[in-house]
Amino acid sequence: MKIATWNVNSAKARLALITDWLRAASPDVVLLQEIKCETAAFPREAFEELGYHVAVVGQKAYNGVALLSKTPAEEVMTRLPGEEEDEQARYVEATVQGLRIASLYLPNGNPAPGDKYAYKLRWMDRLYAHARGMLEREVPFVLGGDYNVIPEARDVFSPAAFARDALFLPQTRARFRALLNLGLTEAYRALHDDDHAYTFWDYQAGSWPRDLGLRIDHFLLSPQAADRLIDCTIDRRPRGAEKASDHTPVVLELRDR
DNA sequence: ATGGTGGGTCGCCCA
Repeated sequence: MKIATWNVNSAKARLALITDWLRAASPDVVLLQEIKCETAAFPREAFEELGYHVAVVGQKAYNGVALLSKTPAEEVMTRLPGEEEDEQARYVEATVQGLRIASLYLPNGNPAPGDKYAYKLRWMDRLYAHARGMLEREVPFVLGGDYNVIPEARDVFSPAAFARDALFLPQTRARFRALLNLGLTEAYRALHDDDHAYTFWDYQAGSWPRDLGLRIDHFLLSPQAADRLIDCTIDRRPRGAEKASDHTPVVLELRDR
């Protein structure tokens, strides 16, 4: 089972790039973030034509996540529990072939400190509580998406430049570590020890040609999902395309049961 | 110290 995650920075602006990549990579499940459109405006037909079932949570202009699957997605959940007032479209989770899979778009949190950073930390606390609940029930799961978290210094081109950034602040990384310490496996880092394994490059200042990136798109696996881990790879190709997203896809491969 | 780029949407917000 091949699961891809990709922050596309607008589903509409990126539609041809996404569908071309899907035809070539052919993942069984695709987790999209920042679709930047309302649920009804999501170009679902383009994905259905490629054989995907489509679950979408959108909103006007900002955020928005989708989960595409070659087999039907069951028991679709459209929000992260724990804050009823939260209207932002950042989470969709469903069961695909017995595995609970989520597409998440964790808040950026800048500027920190401030309301946005407080929201980011609350969101991480909610994700922690939700993951812990699934672990207690022994639900096998995969949480994939744009975490807006730089886990370690080797995951950013300049740790000094990001010292006060919401993606790299100690409180942010502590919450990410707390997730791992529940017993989750961060798939890329469990298998690869390299630096420069970036998944995001800013549009500005020639970040892409200079390889000044961040590793902020991740897969976290429950123990049962980690038992099935074959590989996790970053496909840099789409970042070099014309009209690219600022993120590139990360691909997780799990053994079939 | 500032502005650099890009998307959504239509004056700015967000990243």
